[in-house]
Amino acid sequence: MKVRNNISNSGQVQVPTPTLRRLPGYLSYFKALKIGGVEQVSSGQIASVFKMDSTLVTKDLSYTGVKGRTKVGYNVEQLIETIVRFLDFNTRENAFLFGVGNLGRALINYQGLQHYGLNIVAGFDTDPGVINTQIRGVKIHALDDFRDLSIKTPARIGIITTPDGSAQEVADLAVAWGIKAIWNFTPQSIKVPENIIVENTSIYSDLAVILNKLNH
Amino acid sequence: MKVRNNISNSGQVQVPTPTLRRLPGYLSYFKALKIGGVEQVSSGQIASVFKMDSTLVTKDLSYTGVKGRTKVGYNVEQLIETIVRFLDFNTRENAFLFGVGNLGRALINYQGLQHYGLNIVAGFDTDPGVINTQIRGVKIHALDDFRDLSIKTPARIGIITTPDGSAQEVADLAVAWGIKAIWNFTPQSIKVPENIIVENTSIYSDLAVILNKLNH
DNA sequence: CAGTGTGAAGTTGTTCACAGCA
DNA sequence: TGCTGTGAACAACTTCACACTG
Repeated sequence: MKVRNNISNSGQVQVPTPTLRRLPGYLSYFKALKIGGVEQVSSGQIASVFKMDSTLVTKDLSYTGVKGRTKVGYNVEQLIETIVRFLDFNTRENAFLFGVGNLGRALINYQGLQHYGLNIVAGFDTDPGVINTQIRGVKIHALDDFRDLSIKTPARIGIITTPDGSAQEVADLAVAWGIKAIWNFTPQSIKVPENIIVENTSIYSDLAVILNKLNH
Repeated sequence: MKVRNNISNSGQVQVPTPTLRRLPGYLSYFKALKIGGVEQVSSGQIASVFKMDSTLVTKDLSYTGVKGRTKVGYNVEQLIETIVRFLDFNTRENAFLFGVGNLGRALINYQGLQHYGLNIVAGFDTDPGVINTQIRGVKIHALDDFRDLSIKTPARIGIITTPDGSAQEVADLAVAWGIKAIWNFTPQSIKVPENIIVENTSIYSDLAVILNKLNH
């Protein structure tokens, strides 16, 4: 009999990606509850807000290790703390941003990311009109300065918001100087060594889903 | 015996969402190939670029109705045309944008969306400092003007990029004046009537996945 | 009972195996 | 032989059923 095995060598349960993607949404809801003075919440309530099965909610939450009390539900404060810790939203993680166009500028300005563990420490661009300017205290450097800066202020995450076909080039450079994870906002596919993490955020994927639902 | 049935009443094959989400990525790759003068491409090549199983590529492409030729592969030009048409990226779809903050401004500036079928025709905000300004020819209106504008220039899509807790309020208004689909960039969950489409784009979900992969 | 928590069943999506074709 | 295309096997994710708990 083949039994499904959720336990990796290290004894750490590996979390399904869909669960990981839902947790920030729960977190936002719990924070709103806290502001509203609500102290307890049940899986059924959560499920109805997100229009999903309540069992799935309990399964998702169980991965974080939070314990609910029967008849009472989960403690909101405890949920927030547990999920924040579980998602590493409490640790400061440095990031470099490559390509200070509209989207790049928006991400730097987006104070939200700082509250969720991500600290953009520098931007890079090739446009002389942008180099040496500051956005919210984040200095924009020439791409050539990347090597020196990556030694002085190391970062593990590289955010790529370059236009057109330069994503691969920038990714190669980023990897060469120590970036461990690439957050790719361009629609291009990026090739990286085995041990480097790539997460693609594609606005066009979301658009495709919307248009499909609207028209079919 | 229960047989799996992909065909809906209307005879239309319904496309799996994961397929829909992958197609824009392929499209971007095909466009790059075209620029490079490449005329044919095989599922194996595509699969290696995106690090996936080649069968999955052929399955994805088969949903669009494009036909490949054995030993030769698919015609790049034909792939582009077929996918663009399949995803409705060739039709102009009007959209209103609510909340002209950093992210909202970036989306309006993002010329990319226009090339993918989405036309932001107006922005709305409550900040007097922003109202009546223009961004790339897109006028920003007071939220109160929404009713009149939605009659003059109807739009089916509402993009919500408001800060904090106002997403639900804005969504209610949008639905009341004829919006059929809401593209929600806030982390909040939005309640809408049964027949309204909601697509949530959560940057924090992506961040959660990255941090998890980095740290575990 | 009204809730959590969990193993089993069901469903959806991906990979495998192989038929067909130029 | 190299590649498309597809039905069957497999794996991942979600829902169901129900035991348990205060």
